[in-house]
Amino acid sequence: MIMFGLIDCNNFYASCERVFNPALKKLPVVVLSNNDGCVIARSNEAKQLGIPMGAPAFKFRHIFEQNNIQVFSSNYALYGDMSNRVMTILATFTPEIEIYSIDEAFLKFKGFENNFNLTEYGNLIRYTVTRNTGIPISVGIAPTKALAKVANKVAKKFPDRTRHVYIIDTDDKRIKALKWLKIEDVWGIGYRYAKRLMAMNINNAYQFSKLSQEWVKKHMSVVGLRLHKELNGESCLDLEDIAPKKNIATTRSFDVDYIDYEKIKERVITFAVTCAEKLRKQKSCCNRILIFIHTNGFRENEPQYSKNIVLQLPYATNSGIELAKFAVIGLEKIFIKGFRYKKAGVLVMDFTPESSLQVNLFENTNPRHKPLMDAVDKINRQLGVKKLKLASQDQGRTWKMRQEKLSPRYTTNINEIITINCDYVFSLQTEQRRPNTSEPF
DNA sequence: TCTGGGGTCCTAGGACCC
DNA sequence: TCTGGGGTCCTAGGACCC
Repeated sequence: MIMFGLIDCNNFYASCERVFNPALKKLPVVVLSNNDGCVIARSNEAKQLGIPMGAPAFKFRHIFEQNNIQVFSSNYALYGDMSNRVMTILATFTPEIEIYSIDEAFLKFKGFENNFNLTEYGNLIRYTVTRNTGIPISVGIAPTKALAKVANKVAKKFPDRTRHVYIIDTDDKRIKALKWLKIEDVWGIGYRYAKRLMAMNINNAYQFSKLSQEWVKKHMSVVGLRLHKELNGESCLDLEDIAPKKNIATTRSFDVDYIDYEKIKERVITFAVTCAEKLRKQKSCCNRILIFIHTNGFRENEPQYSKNIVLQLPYATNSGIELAKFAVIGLEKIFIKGFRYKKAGVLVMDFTPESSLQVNLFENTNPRHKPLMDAVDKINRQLGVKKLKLASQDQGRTWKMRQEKLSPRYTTNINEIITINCDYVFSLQTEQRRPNTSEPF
């Protein structure tokens, strides 16, 4: 039988911070979003202290201090590099792998059943990744992707019994796991569906799996139906190829409110230029661009304004100069003076491959932009930072992202590489194990 | 004072075409 | 006075993921 594995890095961003700073090992750690806005990753210790996902940092500041919680700004240079290392190792365990997110991958085990004990294999995967990267992972293995997700939850929740590796390979184990899994924790059941299902007294994954296919199809579309079948052991979801993106977005909240049109214009131009870079990276051109701006929705007493506009471009392009021009045209149409703007963004959509650009007799992208953009990319790549900008972009970088607690880019910048203090002794990172009284596994 | 930033897919309904 | 049937494309909105 074909089996799927789901490998998930435990508390990934928090674990990355610990790898190069072992002093953090037993301490609660949280990582904040861009602008140091809210909590997006927590170590187990921080979870136990009751720090919820998405907690606004400013509201929890005193709790951080009281409990000696170690707080970090997002360090995507570090997390991206650590992710690559983990994925590279995982790819040595099977020819078929799908990188599902920065900290998760599905592995497909086809033809393994006669040659491998998959539980032992899972243990080997976990051991190897942790030894070679310092990142602890959990491994779930099952006959479908959705069940592999379930198995992974079990592995993560019951480390004492599972040693972070769990396999669902019998119907008994499947049913037991589904009965244990709360409906809101099922992959594909979000907040809204969970609420509706609980109103019908469907409280766990097993009860959901017993609903009729007709009901599920009618109320949750074919997506819900696929999930339903997968939980019942029928594999509907195969590994997916890394497809080129269909949309690319660059959006940011500002550190303070912006009132001035010129300032917002500069940000929007920069977002458009960044989108153009991302487009060139995947060798696409876009045919439409969306620009949005909005005020701070959390300030309920202040006047609110939120607007977006989609422009159909006269020709497909991935030139930063062109996209910046169109972005400004869009912004002019939606900007209203007098509001306090908190966020803006640029989305590019409707892609054409760079290689198959249609020749438009009258209107087309300036042919000189292509070599120009290539040169810009090359220089920026070589210098490692954005040295080349449009004149309309902020030269002095007067704007800034709040990043007060940024750790070094240990693995991607030679100037920030770790220096070893002999007082530290590196050892394999193991998660704190705690007794659990109510565990069924 | 301070509340992230990306993505995907599906469906319904309207415009428009023959 | 009668007023089809089928198709495509587009958009908005709703759901979800990490």
